[in-house]
Amino acid sequence: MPEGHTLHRLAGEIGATFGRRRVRVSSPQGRFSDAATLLDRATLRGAEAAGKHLFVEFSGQRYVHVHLGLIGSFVLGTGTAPEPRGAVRLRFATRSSYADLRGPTVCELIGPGERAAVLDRLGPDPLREDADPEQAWRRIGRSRAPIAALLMQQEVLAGVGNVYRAELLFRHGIDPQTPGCRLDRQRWLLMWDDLVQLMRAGVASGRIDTVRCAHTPEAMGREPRVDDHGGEVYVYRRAGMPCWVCGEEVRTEVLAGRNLFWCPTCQDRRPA
DNA sequence: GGAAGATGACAAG
DNA sequence: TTGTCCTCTTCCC
Repeated sequence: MPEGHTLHRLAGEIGATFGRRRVRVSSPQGRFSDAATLLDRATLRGAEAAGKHLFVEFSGQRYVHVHLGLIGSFVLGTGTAPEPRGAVRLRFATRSSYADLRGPTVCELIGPGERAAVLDRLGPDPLREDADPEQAWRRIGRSRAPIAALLMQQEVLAGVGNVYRAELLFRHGIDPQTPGCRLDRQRWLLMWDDLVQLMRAGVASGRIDTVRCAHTPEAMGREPRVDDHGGEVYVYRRAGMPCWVCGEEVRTEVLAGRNLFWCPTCQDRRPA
């Protein structure tokens, strides 16, 4: 289940596995059949991620635009592709590798103009070299919305999802309800740097791990715990359990339709 | 076997 | 804010 690190990792894997090769493209499930027919046996040029969006480029400036949504997955395998299991929306295959896409909210064939339009509406992505944290700050620093909501808005900041937002706020001791405009710019820049490191580690390991990737004082000297997701986290989905740092019970609340997790004692950083 | 939930995003009201 | 879509896994009966 994907936040931005998943998509960047996927882009790397798809590029390394299929890049500059002629690829069989199909849609066993059927919902992408017309486009798959157009792309079949074309050369896959490369793959790129922006926030939670993935663009797989084929010859002729054709792009497959994928968004995994909440439940989508794109899984690579080696060897001859097996009989498709379940609803495989899109399959790439060569003689030695294959990749199956299931459950995306977006899987469409687009051109360069549509790709540019997607990129234009996204905020800076901490995983992209060209990203500018000041661009996000211009939105955050002017908004009265809670910082926990702003971090999830892809036009403010691209690639952060529910896990990174919860963990980032914890690591910086910030009350999730703090309005964006009450945050100070220096703190935002520290948060950005932290995100860059956390998300790069996520790309490298394929999971979100905010405890082992520890470089804030709060994280020192604590026993890491392996989370259900395979990563180690401070507050995400730990409602009712003791905070690793202070022992207070981790709280949860629905904010903007999503479960938020935080420690009320550690996260008391309030506007001055 | 069925319901609920899950790292997302959009439209409608 | 609510409903909807996407698919799979986990939990409970």
